[in-house]
Amino acid sequence: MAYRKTDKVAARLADTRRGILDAARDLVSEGGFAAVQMTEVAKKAGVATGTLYRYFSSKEALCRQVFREVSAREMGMLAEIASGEEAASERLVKVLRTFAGRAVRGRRLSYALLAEPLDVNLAEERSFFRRTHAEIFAGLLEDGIDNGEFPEIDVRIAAACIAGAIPTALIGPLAPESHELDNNPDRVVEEIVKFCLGGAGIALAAGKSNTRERRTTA
Amino acid sequence: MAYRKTDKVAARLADTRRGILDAARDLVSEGGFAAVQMTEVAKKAGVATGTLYRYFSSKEALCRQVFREVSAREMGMLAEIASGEEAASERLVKVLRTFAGRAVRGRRLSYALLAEPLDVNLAEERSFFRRTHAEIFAGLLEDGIDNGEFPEIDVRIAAACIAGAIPTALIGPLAPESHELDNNPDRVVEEIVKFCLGGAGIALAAGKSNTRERRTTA
DNA sequence: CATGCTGGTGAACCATGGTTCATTCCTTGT
DNA sequence: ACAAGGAATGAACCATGGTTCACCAGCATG
Repeated sequence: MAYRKTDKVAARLADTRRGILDAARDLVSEGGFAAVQMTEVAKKAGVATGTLYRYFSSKEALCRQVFREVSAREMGMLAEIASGEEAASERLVKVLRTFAGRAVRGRRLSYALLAEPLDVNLAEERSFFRRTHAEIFAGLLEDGIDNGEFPEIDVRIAAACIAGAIPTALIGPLAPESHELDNNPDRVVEEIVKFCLGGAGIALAAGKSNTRERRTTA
Repeated sequence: MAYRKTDKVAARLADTRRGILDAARDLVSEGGFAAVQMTEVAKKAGVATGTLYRYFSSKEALCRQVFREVSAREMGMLAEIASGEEAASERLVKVLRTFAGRAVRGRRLSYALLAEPLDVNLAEERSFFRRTHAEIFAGLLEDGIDNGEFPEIDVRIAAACIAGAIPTALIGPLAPESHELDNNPDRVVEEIVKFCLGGAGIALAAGKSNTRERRTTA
């Protein structure tokens, strides 16, 4: 025996892996998953194409991992807000604002996660992502219904509507011209939030600090 | 000169063209645009692959045409309702119901039109389709606002929300289990319509007869 | 029916882009 | 230093599927 993986090597391997994932993620946020080509990833990561296959069994596996990492961050953020202690309406508004606000600010990446045409393997991953979103919305709605803040509605359907309305209005083909989004993203976000609340039967409830462009951190 | 197209030939050509389009449309409604392969289209239409190129300059051109024909029918239907004489709220409800109802019944085809991952060329076509939808919604909302039926809102954003909410709730990855859609599509449609109206700030106007709802847990 | 065309054919062609693998480069333990 | 691996390489390979093109078939004219 003349070789055993040492810590230093393990670290280097981990670095390379990270580098590959980062390169792929960068490509996604520049040009969507369509721009992820193995040769490009390799070039960007500074390795040979063959090397990619020492770390990921296929392009699909690599893309899945990228999708997961990126979407996990988004979902974690929303889940945290949703699990807070405030009133359901308060949390709901915050979640909607955060979701919409982040989407409008990181449009390219959000587009990739939410709307970009991609093939079935990745669509699966997206499906999970969206479902989780919807579950967060549904949970909040249910909370609000349980304690009488909201009227009774079918939370699953309402949640699906919300999960569809936001991306479409913000980053889909129907999104307002981008210059408007750039000039006054907060107004657009508020308008969308209002729509979603109204749809859920919440009459601009808890009209808290809804006054002026209050921005949720991006 | 020894040849000029005669009527009989012209008719045959038109038939072949139709046959090709029909074959392609059938493939779409079976397996989406992803299932449209030139060899398959040719087989189904009973012609050789080369023949396809005598009628359409490329696969893209063929798919565009199919997309247009199918979507034109849908849009025409909605546009007709929207241009009626009734109150705006009445027309809006009808349009929403028609849109949602048709989508839930012809789910495969609607999915292809509204949500299937497809490449950029066709996405353009879809973009037009969706935009037209949104314009119909926006027009109705505006009508209602102008004559005081509805509150003042940003009709463009609301329209985009509607256009996103319906497909997502019905046929996207967030759609309720299909058995529920199959069992009680009307209930689901009504729930979605309710959401959209609420989002637009319309308090269940012109409510047809939809008193009993039940909350289903996620 | 001969001629001149157009319509039709489908196997070959080609572009794209993911994947492989023989080879080379490094790292480790003796 | 050197042998014995593992790690990295990247050009070749291959699969997919759209497109072409040399050739054949059939219809319209004189």
